Amino acid sequence: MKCIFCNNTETKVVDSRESEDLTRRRRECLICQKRFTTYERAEDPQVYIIKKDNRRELYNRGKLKGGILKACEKRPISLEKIDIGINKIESKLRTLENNEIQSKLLGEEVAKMLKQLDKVAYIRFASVYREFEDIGDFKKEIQILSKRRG
Amino acid sequence: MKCIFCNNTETKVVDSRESEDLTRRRRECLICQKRFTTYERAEDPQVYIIKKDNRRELYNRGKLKGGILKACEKRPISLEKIDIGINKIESKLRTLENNEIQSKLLGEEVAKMLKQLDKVAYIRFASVYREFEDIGDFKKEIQILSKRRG
DNA sequence: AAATAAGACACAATATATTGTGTTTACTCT
DNA sequence: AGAGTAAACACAATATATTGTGTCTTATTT
Repeated sequence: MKCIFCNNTETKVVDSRESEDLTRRRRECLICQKRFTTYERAEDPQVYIIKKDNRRELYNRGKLKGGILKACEKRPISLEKIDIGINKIESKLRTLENNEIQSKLLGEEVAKMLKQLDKVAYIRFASVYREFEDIGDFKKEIQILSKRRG
Repeated sequence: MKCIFCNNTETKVVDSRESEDLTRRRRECLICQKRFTTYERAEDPQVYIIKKDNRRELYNRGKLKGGILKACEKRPISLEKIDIGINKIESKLRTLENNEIQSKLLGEEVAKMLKQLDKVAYIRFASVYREFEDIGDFKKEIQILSKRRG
């Protein structure tokens, strides 16, 4: 693993910790001795996302996570819970027979997941991917949520 | 590392290959015996990208790479070259003093990098991030390129 | 300001990954 | 169709990573 500071190719592991779905390693360059962090994780599901305009784009965890994090900004949701949620979604993606999914359907999956975690994040996310047309849509959605759990 | 198929937590490495900036491992689940691939790579530079509307968003390699790959579609550019290019950009990002950069500047860096790799990809990329206003902009850019190298 | 959570660091005992070599398969560009 | 590239698979000899335990620091949230 190349050192991110001096580009030397030899580094050693000084610590490694494994969690649910990833392994974090702390590495040290054998030359400059600076340290940096690496992550090992399963490769993304090889699935095409079919956009509204029918363009196909490879699924990208980072991109999906970015959108989710935006919806979760300042909300009391741990990164771990979000990662576990994304893992569940990816499990579903891996079972798709034709290796493709409409972005709308993927959005619904994310929304479903967020609904379990945090209502505010859910609403924020839904407002973007469903393209709520006006504030009325928010109100409707909020009412639905309010009825269900106080 | 959790098995992506059966969720079992014990897996073993059956092969591992290291290249420039990442390590690919082939793992096998100790329970279901299915195999899957993992990648280890350095963590993304912790840098905020400042968008046109002044919103800040954490840098995300996957997202950046997605845009670059789109510009490189069907062009004779190896994934390796692209990764090396992104690595160079990330090196610069890691040296930023305030840990933030205007998305426009990041775009310029990418454009500069693509220009070295492939003129067509360069033009495609530039046309998106610079928001070329009409076909005239393309022509201008193409002329600049033509003069330089036949 | 206090509490909590996450990451960084150290160390020691043990288990597991790495790497060369070579073959096969799948895919993409010409 | 052919060339070229990347990934998957196997095996054997060797080197390196893992994991518990505990401490310290930094950032975040109330």
